[in-house]
Amino acid sequence: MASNAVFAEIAALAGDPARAGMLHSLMDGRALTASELARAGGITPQTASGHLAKLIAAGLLAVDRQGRHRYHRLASPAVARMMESIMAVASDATSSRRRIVVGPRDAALRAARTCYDHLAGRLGVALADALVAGGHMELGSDAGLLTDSGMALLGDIGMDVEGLFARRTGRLLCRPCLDWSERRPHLAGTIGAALCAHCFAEGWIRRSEGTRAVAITPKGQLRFRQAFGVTLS
Amino acid sequence: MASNAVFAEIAALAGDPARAGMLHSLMDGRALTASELARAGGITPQTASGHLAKLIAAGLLAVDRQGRHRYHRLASPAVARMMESIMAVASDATSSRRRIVVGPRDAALRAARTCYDHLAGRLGVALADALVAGGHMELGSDAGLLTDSGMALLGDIGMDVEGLFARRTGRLLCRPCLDWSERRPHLAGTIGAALCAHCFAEGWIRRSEGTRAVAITPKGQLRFRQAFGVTLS
DNA sequence: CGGATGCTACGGTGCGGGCCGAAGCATGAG
DNA sequence: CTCATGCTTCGGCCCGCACCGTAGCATCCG
Repeated sequence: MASNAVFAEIAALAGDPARAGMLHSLMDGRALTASELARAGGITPQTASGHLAKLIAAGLLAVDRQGRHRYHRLASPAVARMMESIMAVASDATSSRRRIVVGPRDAALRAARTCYDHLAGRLGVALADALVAGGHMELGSDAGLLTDSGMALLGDIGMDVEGLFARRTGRLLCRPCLDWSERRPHLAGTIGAALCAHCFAEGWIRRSEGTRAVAITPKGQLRFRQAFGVTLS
Repeated sequence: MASNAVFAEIAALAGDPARAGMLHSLMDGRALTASELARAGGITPQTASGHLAKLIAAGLLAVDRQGRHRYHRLASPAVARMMESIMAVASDATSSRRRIVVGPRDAALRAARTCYDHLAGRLGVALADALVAGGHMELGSDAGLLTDSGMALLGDIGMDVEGLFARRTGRLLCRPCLDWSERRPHLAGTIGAALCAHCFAEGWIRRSEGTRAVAITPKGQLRFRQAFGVTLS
């Protein structure tokens, strides 16, 4: 069966440490240059170039050329979901084998980070928990449902909830995403992405340079507590 | 970052053609012996033994020993989801590159097959479409919702819908799963799995030997048409 | 128009790992 | 007990590919 070979090819592409590092650094949804990706993978630019060519040929990455730079990004949300699902399995594996060593960089990532287009880490999990605890959302293992009070809450903080629901055929755009650090679900899907974008737009969180970690601003501290009852150190 | 290495290790395990073949043959949720998996991977038993040891050590497979046989199965639904998501990406890749060659075996798989624990292929997609068209279900890109009429319909065909909803905390156990052959969503999640199990229990479908393809029985033809308005050649 | 920068193409090296044959343990059958 | 079956371990072969150094194109700057 030919589909089997293609499957193995895709998985093998993600299975090289250097390429995995590059793909990881693209998980925040931004586009990076080949040099930046080389650093992310811990390899020289010429080696990275070869890897990138393969990833593009396989349809995992898309590229925008601007002048002498080439900005690479994940080709589709499907690729990001694949990465997430592999991370979930990897997380299962490590925790059952041995306690993993966590560095200082990991600490920031565990506190709050972006997961492709939505929020993850303790912040992401805390927000999801708060929404569920307040009766604003129901979250199963495979899907989530925003209640009327949840729609009202998101509207109160300034999100265009109606617009989100009007866009697609299905009414539910809310999906749990298993957090690899907290091992609990956080909020993904279109609503998760919109909430994340809103937090950036309102200045509640800010990207840290060169990492997927995000910092919570003082304003964010205040608003997360007011709106969701969430307090993070 | 250590998590990166673990990620690459998991992906690399899935990225070997022989191992990919073995994992694929386990996607119907059944447990197979080492010899059967060796055939599935197109390798000798001693080579398969090494591969299986790695897959078990990494937490991708679980094993039940019965007498002199060892039955291997996917360790968790998370592994099956990882496989599905890689297949989705692989499907994207091939279709954008070149029309794939389809063999006669593929034809049966495309008509109707199991996808870990639920139905896929034309049958799976047709059922999902029928449920949506009849107003029994709403299906977005990330989640699905069963309507009241949908619950009634499933109850009518003899499923214990109440029991499903009582089991978990979240109320929605309905999830779309992108079909790699039809490139359209079909019904997964707990409800998808229960519907599939019900179809087997009632004798509407039957497993074909040595493949994930399923055959629709004459009784199934009749009932699928009566209950869902679905007719398949 | 040079010179710097970002990226790619090519050639050669070295290591990891997939593969099988042969042999060694278990379990079950006769 | 003896043989057959299912699975694993060991040893050696060899292919594939990740890697880098060098060199060749593009693009922007002064």
